[in-house]
Amino acid sequence: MELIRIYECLCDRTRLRILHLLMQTPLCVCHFQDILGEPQVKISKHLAYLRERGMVVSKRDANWMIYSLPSRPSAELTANLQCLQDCVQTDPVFKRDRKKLAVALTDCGPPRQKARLK
Amino acid sequence: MELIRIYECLCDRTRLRILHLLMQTPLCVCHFQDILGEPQVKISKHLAYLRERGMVVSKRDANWMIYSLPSRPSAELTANLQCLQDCVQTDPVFKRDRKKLAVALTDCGPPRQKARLK
DNA sequence: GACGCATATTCCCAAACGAGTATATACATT
DNA sequence: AATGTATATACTCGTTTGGGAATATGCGTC
Repeated sequence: MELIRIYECLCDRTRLRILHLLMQTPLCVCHFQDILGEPQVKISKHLAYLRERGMVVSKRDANWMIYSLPSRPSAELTANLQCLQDCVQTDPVFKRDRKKLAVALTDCGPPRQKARLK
Repeated sequence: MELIRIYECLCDRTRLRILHLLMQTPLCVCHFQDILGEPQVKISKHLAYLRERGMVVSKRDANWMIYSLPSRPSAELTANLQCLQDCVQTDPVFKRDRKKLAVALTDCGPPRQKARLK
């Protein structure tokens, strides 16, 4: 049952925050570090966890690894991401993450440009 | 974040099946044993897990413990149960569980009566 | 080819999980 | 009070999880 694997991905705060951000735009690891304020190893390991379960995909761009949601997600994944989206709208932590993401994007343009300009 | 606790409850096959059945009607432990075909201790422990997290409530009726979904579920719980419902409609295991539940109910009337008549 | 940056992986630990076996509790009947 | 039935809890075990520290890898630049 693939559903179980989806729920496993959803039962950690850090992973929820990652997925929530990815629903807006693809991002690289350093963006997650900045926005979530968590150490690199933690972000990286949670991304690996999500990747192994097909919840995210990654592609390399020079030094950066760009993570995004799968281009053709299963019906179950789509449904659950939508549900997550609905549930998280008013939560302060997720609101803050959205805010920070918006700032990061307007500050420096598209994700990888921002990283490069640092 | 209460959401995490919900997802924790959803990331086990047995618990998913239990919740799926409870979406139709309150049930006692022996019904879960019969329908899921799992040992008593396993059912009982998963029910305890769900109870501790407020995903189900229980009340005693003589020898039987009747489990049901909370009468006033949070918005998050409602949304996720609905999503679960949508996701498992076509799955053979869940279909079979529904079938077995229907049989159990028509065979012997309401849950606790069935147990009593055994 | 040496260095710097971004990211991944390895090793380690403590805690939680899922399952089974055995035992305890609660209630009803006699 | 003794017994039977339904359910819960304790104990144990192997596995997974989440986190941190240290190290490795991949890529670009000089």
